[in-house]
Amino acid sequence: MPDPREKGFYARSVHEVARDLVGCVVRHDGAAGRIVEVESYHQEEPACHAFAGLTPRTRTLFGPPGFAYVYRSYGIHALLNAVAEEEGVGAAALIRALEPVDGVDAMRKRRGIERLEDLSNGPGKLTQALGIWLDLNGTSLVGGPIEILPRPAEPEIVTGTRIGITKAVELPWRFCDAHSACVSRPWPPGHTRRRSS
DNA sequence: CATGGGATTGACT
DNA sequence: GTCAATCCCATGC
Repeated sequence: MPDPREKGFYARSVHEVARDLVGCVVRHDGAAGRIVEVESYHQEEPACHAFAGLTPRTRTLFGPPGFAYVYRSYGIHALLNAVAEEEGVGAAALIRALEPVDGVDAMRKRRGIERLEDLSNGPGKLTQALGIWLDLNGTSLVGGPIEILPRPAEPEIVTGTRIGITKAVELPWRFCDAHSACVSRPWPPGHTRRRSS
């Protein structure tokens, strides 16, 4: 599998990128987590911000692959995406959940809660836990402040439909670790918390 | 220039 | 299960 520390990893179909990100590790500002949930978005379908075309908001999305697209959601949260596909195509993988692996104390402090499973089991939660804010929009994921590292182990992946959206709800572009307790609800078909790796 | 909505979360019934 | 918080920006007049 391609290495997420190299630009070529992101210069592929956004769906392959999203699937391959599951199991990789995201590190920023003294904390790190294993990715257990990712969704892919592409300019050809209306749930993607890039569907509206090139605007100030979507500038990063249409830029070169391997950069962070961070945007404000519901006026409150910052959501982290990895821009994919060639420059000029608006596509990104939304990182939706992490399993904490390092810097748990820093994550607890930034989140203001204790339970391990609640530190980063959602797209707005993980950016808060890692200290990722809107100022990191447009920064590189290869040699930049946000690091994405290869999978420590091969995950078992289940696929489902994307959640929290109202358009193109039928597309099966949600990729989850089949057994992680940190996947956000509702869980996709085939997910079980019996095992947690 | 005014308006409305959202790739969410946490608190509450 | 319901609902408000909160703000950038896309859209329409």
